[in-house]
Amino acid sequence: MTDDAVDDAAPRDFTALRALIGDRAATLPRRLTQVATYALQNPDEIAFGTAASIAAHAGVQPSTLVRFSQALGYQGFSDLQNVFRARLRDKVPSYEERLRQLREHGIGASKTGLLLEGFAEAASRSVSDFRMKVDSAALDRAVGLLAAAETIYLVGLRRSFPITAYMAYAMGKLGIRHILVDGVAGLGAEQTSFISSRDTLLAVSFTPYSTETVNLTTAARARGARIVSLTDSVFSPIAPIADVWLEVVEANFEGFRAMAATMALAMTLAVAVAGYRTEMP
Amino acid sequence: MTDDAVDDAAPRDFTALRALIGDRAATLPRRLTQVATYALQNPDEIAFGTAASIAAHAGVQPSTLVRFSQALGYQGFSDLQNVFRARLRDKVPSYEERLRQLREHGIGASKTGLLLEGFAEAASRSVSDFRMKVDSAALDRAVGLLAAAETIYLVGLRRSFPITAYMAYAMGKLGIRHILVDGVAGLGAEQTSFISSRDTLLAVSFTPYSTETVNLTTAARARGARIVSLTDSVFSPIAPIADVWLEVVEANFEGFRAMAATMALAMTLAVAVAGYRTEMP
DNA sequence: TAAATTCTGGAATGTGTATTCCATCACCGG
DNA sequence: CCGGTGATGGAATACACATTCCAGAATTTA
Repeated sequence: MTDDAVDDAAPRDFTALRALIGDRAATLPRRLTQVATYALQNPDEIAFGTAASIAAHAGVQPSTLVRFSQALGYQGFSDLQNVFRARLRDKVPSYEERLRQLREHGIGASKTGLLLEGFAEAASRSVSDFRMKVDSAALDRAVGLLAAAETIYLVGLRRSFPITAYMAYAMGKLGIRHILVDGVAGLGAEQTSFISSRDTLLAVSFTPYSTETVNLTTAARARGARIVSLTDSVFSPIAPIADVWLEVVEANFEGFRAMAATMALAMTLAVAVAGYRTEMP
Repeated sequence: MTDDAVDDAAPRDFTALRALIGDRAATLPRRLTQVATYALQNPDEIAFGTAASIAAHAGVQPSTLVRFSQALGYQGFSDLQNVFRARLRDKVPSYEERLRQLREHGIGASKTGLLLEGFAEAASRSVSDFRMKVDSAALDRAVGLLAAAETIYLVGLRRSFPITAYMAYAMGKLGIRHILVDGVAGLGAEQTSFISSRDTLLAVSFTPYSTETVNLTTAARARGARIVSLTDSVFSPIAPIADVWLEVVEANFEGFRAMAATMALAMTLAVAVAGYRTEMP
């Protein structure tokens, strides 16, 4: 490494940086202390502003910001700013980042443990995001359609299959008539061929959308069935053809998307349908 | 000239922008649709990335981003970017803050909303509990046994089936040889009948433990296979007969147990095995 | 099939930006 | 009171960036 003179401190996560600023603030020169105070009190400003605008607000020169950043071990102001920005992002730190942090702080943990941390983090974020963003009106309508169905057809392949498989289990326990379209032996089309206008099909699909799911859904719609879709964006092919569609965006880690939010939604739908039916038979 | 009645829309808030993108996406040219999709799925990236980096991630040219912004009525990319930034500015001070707000307000409007709250809460609790209590030494040993296997047999029925189904999907993507014992047509015993001492069987089972899973596991052990168990207590019948067993206790709500922690563990195992194998072939 | 229009990739451009540099200033010890 | 050391302001600079432009490709229309 050519420039190993500077790689001493420079925390990459906001919490550590805040602690560092707190420590060093007392021993820093006057203007730098001023910047330190301002930074801790207006972190968003640092994240969004330009060096010039921040400097003006804090009553210092832009060059002071650079000096401040360098005093803390960063390469420049932009480097420090990235830490403030990362704080506002939802991105789950990647495995590599975790590994690097681990080396810096020297705390012992297994590599598998790091992976678990990542997936756990992705799961909790997905769930809490979903809680906030969920369209409860659409959710109610979905429950209505499912509850009104004579038979509920559950369609989900590949990554979505665990979801429908779980719903089949739950619905079995709850006494809700359903058919799990599992595509075993390529018989998906046969399994849905008797769907009627009295039934509802629940389609679950995420990018890249399996064409089989789309085909089955389109066919069911043509036969007059109601459609409820669980998917991840407006652009999903199963969104426009649904009577109701629910958006679930799962956080991902190492190329695998969490399923926690979708699972919670699946459980909710199953139990809600059962509840709806016992209330108004 | 035909469309200058609408093209000065240029929403200043994210929700409106989101809706606009959803509407227009269908009629937009190919590359612009690509950008639209990426933008809605990675809003944070748009907020903080540079035109060049975003373009690279989305697989387009920087100029396409500008065109996209202008097609939506913005002056340029920076103009559009400000909307994405504003979203982070006011809506979410910090991730922790959001969680707090969530606990206070919730979505509690409808009954279904309450159910969702319950399941979401159960999922979060399960994940964070598991994160703290996990036995990382056992986790590492489990990965070792699975990685050493010639073929991994995945056994899980009823409630546990979604877990093994997901692992089968993940392992397929990761190129790990496996057999999903799904018990279709009651052929579970046949599916595991060729298991050998070079293989590892991953058994997943929770109370009430399915006898079929226990039987299959015992039989596999008799044939000399290694056993890794995922289960919920020391008293589980698949704990004592396993070489390594991992405890996962899921919170429950309305009589249904969350699956979030087990799912995260399943993903971890799959990815860890793949990583282990590439590191030390 | 031909012409027209729209779309796309990639290089050129010019502006806004962080950063560097240096002269000046304040503080401190001799 | 006087050098010396480090801090500071402000201009100069170099850089990164969004944006523009144009030629060629891929559409659509006649």
